[in-house]
Amino acid sequence: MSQEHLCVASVPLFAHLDIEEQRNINQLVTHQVFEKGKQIMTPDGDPQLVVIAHGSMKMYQLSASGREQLLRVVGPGGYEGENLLLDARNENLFGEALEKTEACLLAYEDFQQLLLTSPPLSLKLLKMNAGKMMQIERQTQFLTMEKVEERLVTYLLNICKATESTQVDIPMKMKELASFLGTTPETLSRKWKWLEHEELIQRKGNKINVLDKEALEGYL
DNA sequence: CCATTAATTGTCG
DNA sequence: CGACAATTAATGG
Repeated sequence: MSQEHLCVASVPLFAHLDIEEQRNINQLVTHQVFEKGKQIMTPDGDPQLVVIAHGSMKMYQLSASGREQLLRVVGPGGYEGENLLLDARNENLFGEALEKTEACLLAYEDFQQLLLTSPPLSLKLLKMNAGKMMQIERQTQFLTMEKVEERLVTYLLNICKATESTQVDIPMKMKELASFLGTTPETLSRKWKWLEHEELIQRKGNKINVLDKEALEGYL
């Protein structure tokens, strides 16, 4: 009983539905715990909707050279795989647990059936996907930039804008940020040093203090 | 403590 | 800039 973590009720995607529907969905859903580092989604796995209940999952692609490109991190309440369910398979997309993570899995057929029988759910999915789309567009803007420092500066300024502060706390390991920005930890480390040397920022571990936002914008 | 992983630094192509 | 190696720092048992 206490084991009923009911991700269905706690997840935005399903939260607004009435009890009847939630119970229905909950019956179709499978709960599974993934240890840190375990693959949650692979290109050749069964198509399914993955909803994160606890923990987090990183989504990434592998480049031709085998380097991984971090796309995003899905936290509690987030979901992934809806495009697989809509027949858009990505042959190079992986999801991996960043920590011990509990997920709720919904099979392809079941989810499709749900969409057919529940217009509210379909609508909610569309709305939430619109939000996801914006993040993806933001990620795309990185990929179109040639220089690493442009991507890094864009990343920094985005967070500044979002938090309305010049104090930026990098929410991931440098290794992962490097992957997110499409570069290597070595290059990233050198870019930090350069920005610091130019006295545009100040850094202590994952804490960045933006000293000259205007000058940074000059690099875009 | 030791072992493992992350971050940094140097050098080269 | 990325790849690789070597070194140092940080983390976790």
